Amino acid sequence: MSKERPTIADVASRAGVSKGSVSFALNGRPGLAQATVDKILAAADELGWRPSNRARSLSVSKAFALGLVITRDPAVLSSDPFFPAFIAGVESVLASRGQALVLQVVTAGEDEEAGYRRLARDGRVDGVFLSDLRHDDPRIDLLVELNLPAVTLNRPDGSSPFPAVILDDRPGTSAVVEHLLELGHTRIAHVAGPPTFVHATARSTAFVDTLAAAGVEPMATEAGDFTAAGGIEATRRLLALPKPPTAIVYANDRMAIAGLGAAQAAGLTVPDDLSIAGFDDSELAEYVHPGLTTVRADPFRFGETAALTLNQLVDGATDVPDAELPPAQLVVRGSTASPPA
Amino acid sequence: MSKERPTIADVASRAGVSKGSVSFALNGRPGLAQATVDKILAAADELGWRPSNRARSLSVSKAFALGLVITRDPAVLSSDPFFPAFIAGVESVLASRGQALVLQVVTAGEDEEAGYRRLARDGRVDGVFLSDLRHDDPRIDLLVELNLPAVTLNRPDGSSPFPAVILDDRPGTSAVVEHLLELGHTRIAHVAGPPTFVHATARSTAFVDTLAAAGVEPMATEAGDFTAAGGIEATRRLLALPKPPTAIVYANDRMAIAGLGAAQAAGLTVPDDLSIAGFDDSELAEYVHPGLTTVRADPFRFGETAALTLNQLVDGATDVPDAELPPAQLVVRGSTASPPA
DNA sequence: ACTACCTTTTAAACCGGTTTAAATCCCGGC
DNA sequence: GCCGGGATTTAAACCGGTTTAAAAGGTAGT
Repeated sequence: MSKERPTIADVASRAGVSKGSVSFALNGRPGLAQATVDKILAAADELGWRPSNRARSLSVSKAFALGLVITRDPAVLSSDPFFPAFIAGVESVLASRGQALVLQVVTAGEDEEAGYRRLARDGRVDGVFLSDLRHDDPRIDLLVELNLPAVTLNRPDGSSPFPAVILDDRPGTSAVVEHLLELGHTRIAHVAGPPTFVHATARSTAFVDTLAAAGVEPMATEAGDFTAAGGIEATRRLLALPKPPTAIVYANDRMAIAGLGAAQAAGLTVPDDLSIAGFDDSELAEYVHPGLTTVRADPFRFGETAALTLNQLVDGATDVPDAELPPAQLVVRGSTASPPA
Repeated sequence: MSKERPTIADVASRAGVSKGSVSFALNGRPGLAQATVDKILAAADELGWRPSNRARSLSVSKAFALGLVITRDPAVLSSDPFFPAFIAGVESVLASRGQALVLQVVTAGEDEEAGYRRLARDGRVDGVFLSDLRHDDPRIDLLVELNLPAVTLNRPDGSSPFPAVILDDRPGTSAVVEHLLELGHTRIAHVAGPPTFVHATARSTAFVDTLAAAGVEPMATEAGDFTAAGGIEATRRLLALPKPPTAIVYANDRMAIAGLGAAQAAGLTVPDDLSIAGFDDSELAEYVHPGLTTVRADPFRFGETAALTLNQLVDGATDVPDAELPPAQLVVRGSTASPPA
């Protein structure tokens, strides 16, 4: 038995045909007699031949890979509960197609642009996922310039040549606010994510709109930054107000759990003195004390859908429609209750 | 201006030399007159030429990429605070070498082996990082069979043909235990990670050994599974003991934070009634209430070192030495204090 | 002036596929 | 018995680099 893996030429000679025929048979191209196709596939099978990715890459000018660039503040290279499940979802699609996922974790700033440029210049990927979409996201123009297909995770505000995969955060946020209103809260504050992010402002506006629709005076919205440290800061500022809120809605679980800590450190009891809600339903949300009321989406399916959508584009479709996922659901736990009398 | 990117032939004709010479110049091969090299490099520069990865891949049979397979229990696709920083560290090495990182997140079981096989069969990577090393890890034999270079993150117990990158968890764990002993604790319990993992048992044995060295009777070691849910369970069992511990050392922060919640849910005050310590210094550790005493390593540097080590192997070195990183450091916060009188 | 021997450069093969243009087969029709 | 034409099949070019073997150029020795 030879150690080298068989090439298309080996298959061809074993089947008694030319390289070209093997290629045709493999790719299901018409014009070959069925008998010949069978003979070739049998030979390929016996030899255990799989076409070389590298050779195919060169001749068809494709990478057979998709890319994901995750931008993180250098100070907090912490993990977002979203990504592992999202990536697993992406993977579930790529595996069956023989594609790979190329990942870059870059620090915010010029590294980010360099990351995309490198992916494009080196021909590493056939398309990329645009996560953590920002308002007037400069990456959209960048990718157009680089001629790199993409899908945006969320709907960009400007016009975009790329399909969007959308998971609307607003219904979930509204559900949280309505839940608090039903409990009797009227002094509800919000700790938002950085307003540069589309999903952060979506949550913020849903917060404000839902209160407005209920005719309740909106309280302070504090700018957070999705980090635990930012959550603490924002919470302290809110609790220091002359008339502090009786409930705080955070734009993600990290800030909410940190806020929970801050409230407890300030001597408050949650939920008796203060109700707290998050967003994401991260693993810890269920297990902190009290359990965190939050909103659960389905990042696995998000990844799956994003991969399917991006692949349509990569496969040459020109009019790929946006994909919309079912919105996130409210998960009620112990951190929310009626306001103090 | 042409839209197509220049090829080596364009550079060759512009410099008035053959393709071969351009290749030699690019790769700094001896045998070319210095003047010729300069001329070629100048021409390449003017054209903005970069050699095609795909063509190089095919002719030199290398992928110019490294792989990381992260295995996660399908139920908890949660994020480990270790990986983002680890990956960023890896990236810092790969970027300058023009390499890419191929990531797979697979669920535990047969998916895992399939993942490595696919990476190898498709020639996606030149080497892989073996993370979450297990005792008698079957992946070592698998990678030998696949003829895929690797580095193990941690020292395997059996003999391994691969270099190891080691960050000793024992000093950190010992430091935690000693810290608790100094505070006066004598009833110290441990919530371990799954004993299949090398780093989990390293922490467990360090726990037991340090207590033994101090002549203190070791208390129960509960088996956890590194998840928050497991942390809760183990904590409940410990607190239900006839003589419950006054301090619990957890093998990671996720379990510790969940344990903190369980203790508080049981009506205990941390640290007055119970001291709690974690391992990892994840982002939330500082911000839960009380702040979590834990152990901090440097995953960025871990990634960096692992990438450098793996690349030595990939570059053909045969006797790559193991690399040892400075051990993790104790970080004392509010969750530990003297035991109740 | 001729040979010997380096140094420098090049032509061509090669990596392993895909694709195009042309060759070959096979059959019915006249 | 020969021709036309669709169905199959193949040879060869191509993707863009690397590498090897041989050619070309230069210098020195005699």
